[in-house]
Formats: sequence, C-alpha cells, structure tokens
Amino acid sequence: MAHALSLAQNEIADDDALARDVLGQVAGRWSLGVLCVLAEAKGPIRFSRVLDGVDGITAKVLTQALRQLERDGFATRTIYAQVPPRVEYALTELGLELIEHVDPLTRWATRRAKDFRAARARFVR
Amino acid sequence: MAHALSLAQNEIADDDALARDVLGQVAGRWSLGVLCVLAEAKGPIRFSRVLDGVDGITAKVLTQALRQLERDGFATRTIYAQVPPRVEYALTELGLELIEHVDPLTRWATRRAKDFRAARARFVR
DNA sequence: ATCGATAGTGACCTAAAGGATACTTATATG
DNA sequence: CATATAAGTATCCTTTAGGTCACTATCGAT
Repeated sequence: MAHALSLAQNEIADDDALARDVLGQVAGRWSLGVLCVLAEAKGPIRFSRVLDGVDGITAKVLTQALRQLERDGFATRTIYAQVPPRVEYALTELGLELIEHVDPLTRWATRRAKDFRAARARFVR
Repeated sequence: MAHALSLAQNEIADDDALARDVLGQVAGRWSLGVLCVLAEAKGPIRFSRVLDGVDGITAKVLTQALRQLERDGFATRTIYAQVPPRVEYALTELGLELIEHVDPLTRWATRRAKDFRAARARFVR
C-alpha cells in the first residue's frame, strides 16, 4: 500500500494533483459548454432547458457532466418533489470564478488560431 | 459533403473549434508537464533529458506528446545526424505564451483545491 | 385506457488515450 | 565478438470518454 492512511477510491491527497484532476475534467468535451449555459441563465435552470442550450449533447451525457460539475462544486442541483419531476441547476460562485479564469485562455487560443493552423499546415509526419 | 471546398482529414475550418481542439490536446495527461520541462531547460534539450524530467511518462507516450506539441507550434524538433542519434527539442515563443496563459488558471485551481476537496467530500451519489 | 411530460437509468458499443514490452539502427568501445 | 547507446517503432492490451437506444415512474389531461 502506498499510504500509511489509505485513501478511499478516488480521493486525491495533493492539492496540485487535485487541481489538475479538476481542470482535466473541465477540459472534457462538454463541461465548459454546460457551464456557459448555466451562466447565461443568470439563475436556476431546468435540466431540459440546459439540454436545449448545449448543442448536440444527449441526456445521458448531460447528466454525467452535471453530476461532475456538482461534485466539484461548480453547480448546485435542486430537486422539487413534483410530478413530472422538476430539477434545477445553478452556477455557484466557484463555477463563475472558473469561467472567469478559463475565459482569457480560450480568448488567447482563439486569437492565436492562425498560428496553430499554420503550424499544422507546416507539419508533415 | 458538408463543405464546398472539402477539408483534408483533420483540418478544422473554424477558429473557435481549432482553439478548442488545441486546448483539448494540451489538457491531456502529459502535454503541460512536457512543456514545463522544455521551459525549465531554457534552451534545447535532448529526448532522454525530457524523459527523465517528466515523472512516470514512457518513451512512446513522450514521443506522441512531443509530436503533438511540434504539430501545434509549441515546440521545435532538431535532428542531428549522429550515431547514436541526437534529437533536441525546444520551446517556441508560442509555447512560452501558452504556459504564461495556462499558469494563472492552474494557480487559481490550486488555490481553490480546498474547495474542490470539500465539494467532493460533501458529494454523495 | 392511453398519452405526454420530465428527468433520469441501464445495457451495450466504439473510439481514443494511455501503457507494457520487445525490437530496430548504426557505431564505438572493450 | 559482445555490448551499450539514443531515439525511437511495432504490437498488443486496458481504460476511459462518449454515444445509442430502450426503459422507468408518476400524474394530469384527453
């Protein structure tokens, strides 16, 4: 065993490793898009509205993405005991901060797109 | 066919999509670690020195990571016709910019690690 | 009695990323 | 002659992300 006090499945001891893990998740195919829809909503928003807002996502994958955002503290999930069910999601303060910190990076990358394109055109192997 | 002038395999038409693609690659398991070793070297550095510098990576995966960094313009690769072979990698201006833009995000995430940990501890499902 | 609405879950599949291990090449050294 | 070296490839395997499609529960409305 690697640790004196063993870790439960998926607990991460080191802050750097945890930060990398969280950012790695966020870098997935859908997380940022979902986060942006939550941000645009400026308040609680239902599951099916998010589903409409994120182009191309399926219900199953959206559920997974939302669970992960909830797990890491970027979104909240509120269930109303109604039939048919109502579940609302909202961005947290932490989620908003994440968006604000990711934004400059994506803006830079978009500004530099021409350079990426040129590099890829040059590249042969 | 989706485009009037069809795209070769893996060409991306839209700047936003290209930027996302590049950042998606960079967000992989190894790219940033490799980039940091190139940055610390402050100059050309041999394949095997990079291999030593990135903890846990294998030669095959390092080769893949370096090829991708080269392809997107973040690193250069110089082959010297010697036996045994010598190949040197170096960070480009674009690669340095990337590091400078990613850094604030990872610093923020590390500062917030406590919050991620707390959220994950709270989370049960 | 059946339908539609909402927010899912479950079983299954594919593609891509990552990883282990063995092999290659040419030369210099002992 | 055998061995070491550097920078990889080739082959095979496992894991993970993402995707399809079918299914569920409950209630009010038709």
